[in-house]
This record gives sequence, structure tokens and C-alpha cells, in this order.
Amino acid sequence: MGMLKKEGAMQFQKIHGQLLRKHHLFSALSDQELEKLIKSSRVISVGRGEFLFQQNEEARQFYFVVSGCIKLFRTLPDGTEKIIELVPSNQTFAEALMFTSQMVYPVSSQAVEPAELFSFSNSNYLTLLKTSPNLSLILLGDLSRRLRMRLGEIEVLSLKNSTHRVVRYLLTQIACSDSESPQFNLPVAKCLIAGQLAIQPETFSRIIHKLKEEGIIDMKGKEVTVLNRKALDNYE
Amino acid sequence: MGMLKKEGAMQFQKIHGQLLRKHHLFSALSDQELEKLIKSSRVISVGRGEFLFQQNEEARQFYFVVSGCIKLFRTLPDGTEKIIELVPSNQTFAEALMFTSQMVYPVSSQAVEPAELFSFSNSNYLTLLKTSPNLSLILLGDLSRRLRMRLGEIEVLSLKNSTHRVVRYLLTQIACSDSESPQFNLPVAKCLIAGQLAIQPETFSRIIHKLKEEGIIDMKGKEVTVLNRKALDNYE
DNA sequence: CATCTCTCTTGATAATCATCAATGGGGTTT
DNA sequence: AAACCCCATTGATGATTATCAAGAGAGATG
Repeated sequence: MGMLKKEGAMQFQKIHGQLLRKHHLFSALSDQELEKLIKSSRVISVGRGEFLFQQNEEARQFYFVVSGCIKLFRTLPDGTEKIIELVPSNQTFAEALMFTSQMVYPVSSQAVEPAELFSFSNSNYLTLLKTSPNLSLILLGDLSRRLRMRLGEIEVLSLKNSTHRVVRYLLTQIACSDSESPQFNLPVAKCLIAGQLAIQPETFSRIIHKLKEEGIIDMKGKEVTVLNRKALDNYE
Repeated sequence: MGMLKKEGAMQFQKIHGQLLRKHHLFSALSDQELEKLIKSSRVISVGRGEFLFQQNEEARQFYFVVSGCIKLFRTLPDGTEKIIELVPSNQTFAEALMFTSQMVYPVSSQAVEPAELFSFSNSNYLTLLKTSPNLSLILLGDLSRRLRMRLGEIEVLSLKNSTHRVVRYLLTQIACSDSESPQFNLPVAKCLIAGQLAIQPETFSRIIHKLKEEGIIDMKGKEVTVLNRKALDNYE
């Protein structure tokens, strides 16, 4: 895990500081407050496979992904890992821990591709929060939204067969990609997607194969085309 | 769904108002504020199987369970239901929706046994929130805790075989019951627990049978005794 | 360019789990 | 007490999916 040199970091922060504005954690801050916060932040640059923190480590920082993709996962008792989330650029993670008394990371975080991040001190942000009442409300809204996202995930995991999970995944990807176009790219490697859906890569591959045979989708590499949206919606 | 008569309700609220104090949503309120809130609340009494609200209904209220047990579930595309949570007495539910713009219940709620509840208007509570800054912080903490609970659930659902899920469930039950005693009671019917773990009641029954045969636990009705804690911890 | 590595794919097999069906028990109602 | 209902259990069967193994393709590296 490498920190950039100080001068480089300053420039980097200046350039990408505007990105932060678009994020709900920072959108309600005044220019002054934001600038101060950015100055107190660190810029971190990690290569593929590097860790930012490990499960059960003490949580003093939260992160904003400028570029790359971060995998959050838990290590299960049997040693296998379960992917909880794949954090793309312009998103934060591990910030919800600020508000709990027991500040320990419940997941490990690892870069699945080279990534650049800001890291913020929890205590700095918390002091800011205490002075800004409607920032709290924004945060509350955000947390509830996340809570509901998890509900969706739990639902997906409860779907009977894995084909349903894959179909559901494809549908959410279309919904996420703007413009409702029937084409999109898988955001990460297939084996990572399989991990998120709690199925084996082999099973994922076979399901895609089946959907292709049935003429419902087409897939070349990471490029997915939905050929029969209706069939996908009403699958089974 | 039956509302009690007004005089009955007033008495009921007086008696059980103190219960609210112990809940984080209300613990930070002044006596005045709490009293006002209670006065604006409704008392609801439902019989087994009755609904409080349905998935996708507009969410104007949140609830506090005084007695009984409420099942929160989603109806999946194939018509089956997935239990998201079983809310025991002295807990609130559906309060996280207050903070989102899209106020629609993401789950249905149904009493699994006769139950009594308070219902609070979201808008009333929200106005209170805007005047009390550190109430927000408490709420933020609570929501983050819930978020982590969901992480745990997602993890359980991702465990390879269902035996692991059951074992994990038993362990969390022991952890929840104070006093680390090796004995506890199942909080609800077995088929509901099976639903939470996303397995069939038959499978649940068979797994318990297996664990009994292996001398790891004993179970009579709802009463569970852990005979070999170590074996349970290190299961496989 | 050749080699290496990693991901993806495909096949064969075994384990797991859902489903269907039937029975027994505990509690409640009439 | 009898009838009833819901829940739990047990057995048999079939479908689904994980696992093991091997090969193909793409991108990175020397």
C-alpha cells in the first residue's frame, strides 16, 4: 500500500476534490469545511490484490474511491470468502462505522484492480457532523437507502435457483446503467460476480450459456446484450 | 386490524410508555417531547395472521412492538415469501423509511401471534429530529448497527450448506440470550426460522435430527440445549 | 514471438437440497 | 371428548449445484 509523495498528493486532492462534491457525504458541506477536510485526508494508491484493511482491524478511517474498484468481503469460518460489495469509483465505504461504538471493520478490503483513494479520519468528520444538523439528515437518508439495498441482496440470495439470481443480477445491471439500453458491460470479472451471487464460477458460466442458447441474451467477453427483455423479466 | 377504544388506549400508552424510554429512538428525548409523541401515537392490536401493511404501500408510520411478534417479509416474483426479520417485543420497525425520499414499505408485515403495537407518524418524529442534533447521532449509530446485522445475514445465506446456516443460527441465539448458558428457547416456530435461513422446514428438521444424533445438541419442543459447544463452534 | 498466468469454459460425478406424500402430536374449538 | 388445524417429522425421489479435472482463450511478461 503506497502513499503518494506530499506534493503529488496535494495536486491530486485539488483535481479530484470536486468529485467529492457529488457525494452525499460531502455535498452538504460548505466550501470551507470541505477544503479543511480534504487537507486532512490522505491519498492512497494500491495495486491489484493489495489490502487497505483487514476484517476486525480497528476502524479509524473511511475511504472514497477515486479510480479502480475495491472488493469488500468477509472470511467465513471455513476459510472461503464471501464478497459483500464491489465498490466502484466515486463511492465511499466503511463510513458507517463512524457512528457505532465498536469501531472495528466487519469486512476486509482489497483492490481488484489498481486503485486510487482518499482516506478520511473518522473523528475529523464526526466533529464536523456535530455542528451541521441537516448533514445528519442527509446521512440518515443515505444509510436507510443502503439498508434497503441489503434487503434486495438478501432477497436475491434467497431466490430458489441460481438462474434466478443471475437473471436478477442482469436486470439490476440494466437498471443501473443509464439509458435503458439493452447493452452493457459487466463491471468486474465474472468470477467476482459469481461470488457476489454465492454461486460457483462454473455454475455462472453454465447459466449464461443456457440463457444464450435460449436466445435471451448474448455475451462476448464482458459485453452483454439483452435480446429478449420480456423473457428476462418473466423468467420462469 | 383493530384500534382500541380511546380511553383504553390512553391507559395503555401510560403503562407502556416507559418501555419506549429504553429504546434508542426515544431515549434521547425529553420527558415533554416523549409525552407529546406518545399522545400523537395510536395503539394497535392485531390477531395472528393480520397485516399491518403490505409491500409497496405508502409509508407514513413506523411501529413499536409492545407484545407479540411481527413478521417482515418480501413476496418474491414466484409468489413465495422470504422472511426478512422477525421483530420481537420492545423493538421498532419500518422507521428507517422516514429518511428516504421514496416512502414506500419495502416489505409486508404480518403478526405471527397476537400483538399490540404503538404506531407513530413519521412526520411528527421528523420534526422532533430537526430540533435535536444528538438524537441524529444516536440514530446514525443505530442504523449502522442494523446495516451490520444485515451483513451477518448475507453471510449466513452465503454459507455453503444449510447445516452451517443452522449451526450459525444456533450460535447467534446463544450469543443473544444473556448469561451464555447452554440452554435457550427458540423464539418462534421452527418453520419461521427455516424461512429466515432460506431452507425448507423439512431440511431444518433433518439437520436438527443429525445434530442430535451426533450428540452436539438436544432439543425438546422449543427448548434447545447445547451439549458440545466446542463441536458447534468448529462445525466442520 | 514464445511463455506464463489467469480467467473462462466444458464435462463427468457426487453431494445437497427441494418437493411430494404420509403420519403423528399438541393445542384449540365446538 | 371429538373434531380439527397447524406444526413437526420421516421417507422416497428428482432436480440442482458443488466439486474435481482438463482444456481453451486472452492478456501480460520476458
